[in-house]
Amino acid sequence: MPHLALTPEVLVLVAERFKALAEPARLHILARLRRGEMTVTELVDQTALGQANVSKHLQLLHTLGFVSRRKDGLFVYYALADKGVFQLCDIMCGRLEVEMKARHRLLAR
Amino acid sequence: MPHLALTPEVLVLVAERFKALAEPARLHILARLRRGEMTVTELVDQTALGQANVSKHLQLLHTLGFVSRRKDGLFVYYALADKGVFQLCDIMCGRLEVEMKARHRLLAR
DNA sequence: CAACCATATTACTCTGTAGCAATTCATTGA
DNA sequence: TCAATGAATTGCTACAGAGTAATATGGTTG
Repeated sequence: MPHLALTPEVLVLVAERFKALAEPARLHILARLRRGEMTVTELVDQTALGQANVSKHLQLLHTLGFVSRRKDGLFVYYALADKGVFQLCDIMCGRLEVEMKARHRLLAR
Repeated sequence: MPHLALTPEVLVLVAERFKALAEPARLHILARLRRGEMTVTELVDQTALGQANVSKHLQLLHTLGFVSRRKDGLFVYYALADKGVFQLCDIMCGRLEVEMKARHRLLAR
């Protein structure tokens, strides 16, 4: 049971946060950050996304509290803000796995 | 750590599922269903969304395994598919609460 | 200072989808 | 069989946001 009243405004805010995870590109970025903090350029290399694109995604993820940033000279290091970030991803992956196994069982008959 | 390989295809599937929760209207519907199963019309009344709209949202939620359907005569009853559905919502609400409290602390100084 | 580098921002196009009105489909009862 | 009712579908408009190229910003080094 949520402590938060589910007013229309709150629903919008919650949806906004789910929306941040609702993009393959951003999930990709988060998955990479799971290995440790990284600069923008490193993420660009590893994800094959454009630099402007990665930067924009990181802005959004940072604004919504999913990643932290640390500036060091020319570089900006991004990292996962907390464990809860991939808790969410893991739960969703788990659901997908269950789905796929069920689908597989059906096809196997 | 996920058991599932995070291929681009899998990322798309996971993102697709997050996207289902990334809409205030669908969150509203899920919140209502938390109280128990409901017909489409009941949901239309309680959410002030159009019938076609609710129907479409329910189709999507059903396809992705978030809600179950049970047909009885003229009526179709929808319900939450499992506990995991609002586990996700609760975690996200929790994050939002933390954010808001932090923001509040800053403003209070 | 000037040249250079990493990151952020801007302006733009294009795709996807929420919402709605109208229609169709399915089931029940007269 | 024919209305009546609940739900699903279709066709449409409008808007949000992902991607990209070009440019701006801020910091570093010679």
